[in-house]
Amino acid sequence: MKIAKGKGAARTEKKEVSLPVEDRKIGKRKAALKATESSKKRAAKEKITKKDPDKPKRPPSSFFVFLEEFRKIYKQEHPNMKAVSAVGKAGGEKWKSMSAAEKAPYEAKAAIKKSDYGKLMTAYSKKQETDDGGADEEDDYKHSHRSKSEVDGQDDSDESVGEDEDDEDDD
DNA sequence: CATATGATTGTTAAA
DNA sequence: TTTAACAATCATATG
Repeated sequence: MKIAKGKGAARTEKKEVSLPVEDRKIGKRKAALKATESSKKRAAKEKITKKDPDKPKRPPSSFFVFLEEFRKIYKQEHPNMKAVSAVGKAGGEKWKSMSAAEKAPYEAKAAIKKSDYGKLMTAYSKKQETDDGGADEEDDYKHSHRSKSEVDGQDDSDESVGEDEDDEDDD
């Protein structure tokens, strides 16, 4: 019986007066974003880490999870497609075309990711709490971009000692 | 050479 | 409650 919810709802229940989000094209999806902010963030973060060494990134939403797979498929059908926006658009369209049941598996995965995120967040928070002084590393590789193959020669100097594979299974 | 951009939707944190 | 911004991708484009 929840009849009188009373004050709880009753605000947006009738008119969707406020619905400024995604006006129509969302322009850029944000009102006025500095543009570079988003991309820069990621790249900058890599080095800005100073403050947040292991800041857990937001877990991919069901849509992204689906997109990950979609992208792979899309590329197979469109190996020549080079625009990322193309996949995004196609994926978005398809995503909306999918039924909740199909999104279920993706949502499930997203749920797990979120779970992990919560965990990471806790750990991350803890780190912040324990203010470990002195952790100032000077990595001034501002322009020293480590491309994928930064490992040049590394002939065989037996340095690899051993890898321990810890299989942790925690339910 | 390094960084920005584009396009999608969902989720999350803050006001 | 509602707003605002970010999450991945990757070839292209610009400084």
